[in-house]
Amino acid sequence: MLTFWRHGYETTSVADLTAAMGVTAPSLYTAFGDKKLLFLEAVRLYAGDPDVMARTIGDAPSALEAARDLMTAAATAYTGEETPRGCLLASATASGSAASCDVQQAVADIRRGVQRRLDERIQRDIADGALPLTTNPAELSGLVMAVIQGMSVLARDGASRASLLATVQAALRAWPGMAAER
Amino acid sequence: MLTFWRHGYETTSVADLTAAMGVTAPSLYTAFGDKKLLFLEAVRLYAGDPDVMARTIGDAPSALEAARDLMTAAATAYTGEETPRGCLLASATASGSAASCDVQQAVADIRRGVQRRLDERIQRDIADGALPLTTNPAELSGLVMAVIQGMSVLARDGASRASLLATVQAALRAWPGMAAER
DNA sequence: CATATTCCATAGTGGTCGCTATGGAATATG
DNA sequence: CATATTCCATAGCGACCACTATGGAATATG
Repeated sequence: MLTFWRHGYETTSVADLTAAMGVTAPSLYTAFGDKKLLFLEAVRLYAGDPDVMARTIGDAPSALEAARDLMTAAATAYTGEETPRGCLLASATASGSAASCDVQQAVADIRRGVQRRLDERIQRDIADGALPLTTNPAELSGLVMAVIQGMSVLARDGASRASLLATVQAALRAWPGMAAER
Repeated sequence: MLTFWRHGYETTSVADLTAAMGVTAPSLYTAFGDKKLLFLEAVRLYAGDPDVMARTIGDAPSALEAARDLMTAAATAYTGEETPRGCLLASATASGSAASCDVQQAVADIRRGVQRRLDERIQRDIADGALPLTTNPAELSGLVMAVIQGMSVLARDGASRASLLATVQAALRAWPGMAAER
């Protein structure tokens, strides 16, 4: 997972993987099938259980809290000392040949799933009166997703954890009810 | 440029490039040196003259206008009918083996340059009194950069131009003086 | 203890990578 | 018209790609 995270899907060779895992190529293939299946396994390990993610968003006190948690967790994870910079999902399949478009789709599906959960959470807040009726859910969920994915690029470029957390705080000022002025 | 844009730097082969350009490999090598130099040339073509970019940001009526223009142009460019989705700079070197880290740095330098120009423009607005003294320039420029880079991922995932433009509008509500409520 | 079976590291498979040597056609020169 | 020079497409360079056939060691069985 760490090797794919650091170097991407197509740009990581099976030789890199066997070296990192300390196993031989035949062991890898009997255990995981092929490189694509191993990558998808690494993605599952990285993303965690989708139900847990859905529950985390659903159980947050408000959509605002959910968005804040998501972005803060991303900013922290992308600047960890023990892990590669940025987001495995954002960088590993950001580009690729036509041969890997199904892998790109699988990763995109995860992103779309997160956005959908967040979208639904925002709609619930609107229905509950916690957010104004004029709130545009897609607009807000899109902003949160863009900030999360964008921070991955900034983290790879060397941005500090503090600067990313500041970016999160700035993004939250776009939320309905958060004063833009100090 | 379009081929690198669509498939990334390391994940585009020289055979792909010669096919797209309609030339043979020896012609490509005598004209451009090697694959890396050809990519950097494509990046220059994509990014345009850095001075033009700097002047565009500097000459905008305000930092807000500059930020809005940057993000709107990105949202539009990332969803063009005639070009690949997303941003060449954001996706082509988002991941790569250790061998291409100098290319990744070159692309990161362009991003840092844009952010620095925007940062300086914000500082000028603060000095001119167009923005409150409490404004944090790095925070705002970081947000704009994150939204721009993030929209590239969303565009690749299939987001519409309208939804990206809505994201831009949402992001601008984080700007000092822009009311968060409708 | 002898035979059969499982297991896995070595050593390669054909194919593609980035890159280039070479020979024949086209042009310039005497 | 003969020779010299430029030019570029063909063909192929070693290295690496994802992936796998095979033989010897270790274990299980009679």
